[in-house]
Amino acid sequence: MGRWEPDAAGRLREAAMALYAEQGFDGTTVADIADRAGVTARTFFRHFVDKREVLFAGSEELQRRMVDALTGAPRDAEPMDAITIALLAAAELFADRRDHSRRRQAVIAATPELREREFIKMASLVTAFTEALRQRGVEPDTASLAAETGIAVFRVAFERWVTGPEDADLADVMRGTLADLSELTA
Amino acid sequence: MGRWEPDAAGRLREAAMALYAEQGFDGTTVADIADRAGVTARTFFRHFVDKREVLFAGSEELQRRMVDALTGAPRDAEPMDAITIALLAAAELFADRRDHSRRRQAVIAATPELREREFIKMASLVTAFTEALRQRGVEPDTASLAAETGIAVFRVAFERWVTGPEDADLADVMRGTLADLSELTA
DNA sequence: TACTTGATGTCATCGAGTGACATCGGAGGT
DNA sequence: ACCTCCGATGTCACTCGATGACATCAAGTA
Repeated sequence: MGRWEPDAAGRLREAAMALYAEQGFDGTTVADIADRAGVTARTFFRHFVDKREVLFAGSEELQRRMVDALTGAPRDAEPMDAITIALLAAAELFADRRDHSRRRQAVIAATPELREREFIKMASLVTAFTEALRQRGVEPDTASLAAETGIAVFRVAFERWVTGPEDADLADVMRGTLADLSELTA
Repeated sequence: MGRWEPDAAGRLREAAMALYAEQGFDGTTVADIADRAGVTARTFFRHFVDKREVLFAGSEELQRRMVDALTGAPRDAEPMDAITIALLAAAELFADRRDHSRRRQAVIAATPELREREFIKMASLVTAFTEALRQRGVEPDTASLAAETGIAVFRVAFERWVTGPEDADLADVMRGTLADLSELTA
């Protein structure tokens, strides 16, 4: 056993999530979070670059999986088909975490600063998608448009999922949203 | 003539834009901006809620015009047609400011914090579009998807315009991007 | 034992952002 | 012409987010 309790980052994440939900983001200081996690504020900033990032720890993982799925799609798949595969890969990651996702979304939705951070994560996904599509040989302009559109679908589907019926399957919602899109733009 | 030079907000906007371009966003303090504008830092925060907002002064105007255009679209226009009208209204606003738009975009693109702020402005547009579409009688789910897609097109088109040939017409680029979208999702 | 490593604590400091109060020129009323 | 109120700004003090420099100490290793 080390000199301190293990998994300080995990404790900080939980403390932050709880406090943001209880007192709001603005009403919570980094010192509050650190106290609850049993460390100092300085340690908080060694684990997370800022007060927002503590809620977005899993985002690299999500991006990596989606991009891998996109890259691994059949060579002859059309852009939007490859995007679909990536969206379904994301659905797997969230499938058994609907409750946690809901609570997290509630906190984020309530705080403009956190929404900003979420948007930039989405933008990072767009960039990664664009790049992956170009690697597949998709024309640059088409790639960025497909990427942007794909993330729009992701956002809408996710929103539908967390606000919809409890037993809904995220993958189904993704497919349904994609179908709505082609109808809309027909 | 008043006790102070008039249009402090305007001077602050210009000073901020110039300094962010010269020294970067992080390398510029609010005190720097205020000094150049001939006021105190406290005054900066009376005009802008934070250090980022100074670059987004015109965004309410943009949103108002686009929503008005969307609301004013013919009653029988399909959702994406109404969206198109709104995008063309935005194009008018930027038509003669391509150079300024380019410089501003360059600064924003170089700074994650500013990109975050830009994204939330776009999100605000999505919300406003969604609401306006629902007012037109569009089904809620369709409305949010159309809004999200419309803003995606706006973003892509704007990007194409500022990076493309100097004499390109933003309205044409918007139409072209929309055409690309329907082809993509066909 | 002695040395190294890594995670944390401590201390000092800068900059963003805010509340409270002071200042003073100008507009409008008398 | 005088007075009063108002609004934009200045001044001061303070909290909090964020970072650099240095100290500490348990555990692993030679």
